[in-house]
Amino acid sequence: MTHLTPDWFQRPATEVAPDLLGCTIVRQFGQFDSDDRFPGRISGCLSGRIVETEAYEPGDPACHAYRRRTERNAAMFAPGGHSYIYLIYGVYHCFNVVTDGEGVGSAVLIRALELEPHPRLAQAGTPKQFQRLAAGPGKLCQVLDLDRTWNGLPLEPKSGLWIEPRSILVQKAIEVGREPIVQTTRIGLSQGKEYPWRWYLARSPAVSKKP
DNA sequence: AGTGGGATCTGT
DNA sequence: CAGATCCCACTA
Repeated sequence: MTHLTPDWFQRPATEVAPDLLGCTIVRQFGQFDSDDRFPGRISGCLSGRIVETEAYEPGDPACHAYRRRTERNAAMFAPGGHSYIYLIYGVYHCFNVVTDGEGVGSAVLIRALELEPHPRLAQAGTPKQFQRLAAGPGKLCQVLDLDRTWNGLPLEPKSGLWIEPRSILVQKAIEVGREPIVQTTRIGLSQGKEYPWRWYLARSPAVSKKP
C-alpha cells in the first residue's frame, strides 16, 4: 500500500492542487487494513477519488494564513503532507492538505470525492444520490467523519488518513486528455475571487458546482 | 469583552 | 436567497 509522502506535497499549492485530481483519499475506520471480515459492520477503509480542489497560498487574501499565524491556522504552516481541518459557519468542517515547506502557510482544499462503495454507506439511497454524497467540502467531511480532532496530522497510514497516487490508468487518461481537467475561479469567497485556483475533473458527476 | 463574518448546505 | 450555528480574529 503506497501513499503520497511529504516531499510530494512540498511544492506550491497551485502545483499540488491539479496534481491531486484523480488521487485517492483513504480513511481507515477499523483497526486493521481492509477490515471487511465483518460485512455490515462499520469498519475497514472508506476511500474516494479526488475530483475537485482549490489552492490557497501566501499573498492570497482568501488564504487563512494571509495575515498571521494563529492557533486556528497553525497547521497550515506545518510541512507539506499534513492535514488542516477547520470548522466553518459553525456547522461544517473543511479538509485541506498542507503544501509547501515548513513555515509557509498554504494548503489545498479538497472539495469533492467520488466515493467507493462501503458498508458504512449502505443507506445512501439511489446511485445518483450516492454519487453526490461527497460533492462539496462540508459533505465530504461528514461522510468521512472528519472533524478538528484530525487537524494537524501527518497524512500517512499510521494516522488512519492518507492519500494514494493516481492509478496508472487514471494517470494515462489525464495525460492523453481523455479525462479533461477544468481550471476556474474559486467558490464562496469574498476576497481573492479573481485567482483561477480551482480545478476539477470535467466529467465527474461528484463535482460540487459546474458553470 | 463584544462582535462581525466566514473556503457551506439545505430547503423555500 | 435566508437561516442554521459556532468559533475566532480583530477592535476597543
